[in-house]
Amino acid sequence: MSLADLIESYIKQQLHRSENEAIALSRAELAELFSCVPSQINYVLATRFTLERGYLIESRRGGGGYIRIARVTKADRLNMAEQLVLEIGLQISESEAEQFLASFHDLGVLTRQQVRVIRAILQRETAQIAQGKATLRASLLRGLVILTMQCDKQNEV
Amino acid sequence: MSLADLIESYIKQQLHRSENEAIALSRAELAELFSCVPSQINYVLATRFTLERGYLIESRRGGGGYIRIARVTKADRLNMAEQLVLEIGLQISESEAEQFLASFHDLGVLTRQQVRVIRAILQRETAQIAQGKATLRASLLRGLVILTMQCDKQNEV
DNA sequence: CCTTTTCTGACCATATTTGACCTTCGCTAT
DNA sequence: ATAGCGAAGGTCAAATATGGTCAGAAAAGG
Repeated sequence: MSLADLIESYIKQQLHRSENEAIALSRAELAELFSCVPSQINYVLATRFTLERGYLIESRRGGGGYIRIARVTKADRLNMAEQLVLEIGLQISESEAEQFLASFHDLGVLTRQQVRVIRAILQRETAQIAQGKATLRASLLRGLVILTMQCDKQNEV
Repeated sequence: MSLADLIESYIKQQLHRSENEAIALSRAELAELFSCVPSQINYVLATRFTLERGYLIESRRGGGGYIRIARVTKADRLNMAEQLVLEIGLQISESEAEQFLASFHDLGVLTRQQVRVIRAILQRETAQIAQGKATLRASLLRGLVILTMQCDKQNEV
């Protein structure tokens, strides 16, 4: 069992114990507790407490800084995904589209495979036209994401 | 929880308690109460009680000085935004335009995304012409801001 | 071996706190 | 009127306290 695993279980234990859906802890103290460098904590959070796995991390730097870990439900994540969809503007660049896709994947609403499919469609379609690529890309992305989410919802039931 | 957080909650509590949309307090007394330097109060006001967050700060120096904190409604902020629009002159420089955009964002009438879009349009359009950039910039800015606010109003309902 | 995961450390970014110095206002003595 | 004084509040930059990032070393797995 690696250090990362130990830290992971410690945090999960704290979460269970608190019965509070969320806990706040200090990166420096945790690192101290496990005698490791602070960035090890970031590693654990990045690999084990992702949105996809149902955790939400918030943090603040500076005096009185903290790291807050909260459980989020599937419903929460769907809501966040809906918000994200609304934030796709009228036009977006290829790299912005990538960012959105990554976010949807992080939220666990798109699988890697679904991301690949959508990316391919985006590329094929925008290659067809000379002008208005950014606009088309935005519309397509919105549509494809929504459609995929709908399909998934069907299949769940 | 940092000192700043404590002071923030104290002030919010006072605001709630008064049920009066506004309270007046003395910087020195507050600082005394929390055993901190007076400028700490300014810090809290500057970071937590911004227009964007719905607060308006007024103050007076000298004998009998005070700091007044008021809640402002969305409607209030829209009014202020309208005033701001009127203050865009016949011509403005790029940096002035930036300031206006920042103010509109502070007022919460333009999202970061909307600011980016408007900035991009401003740049693209003024790059097209040789003369009269400042005039075009002023007209465009006015138009774009008004249009965006209109759109938002539609979507709200 | 080669790949993937875990760890570490150097360097970075940001939030808070404090203190020295500045500006504004009201009042009073001239 | 007004110069001067004391009583507010304002600004800004430095010191301090956290957390974040990233590249490469080390370890584990296959």
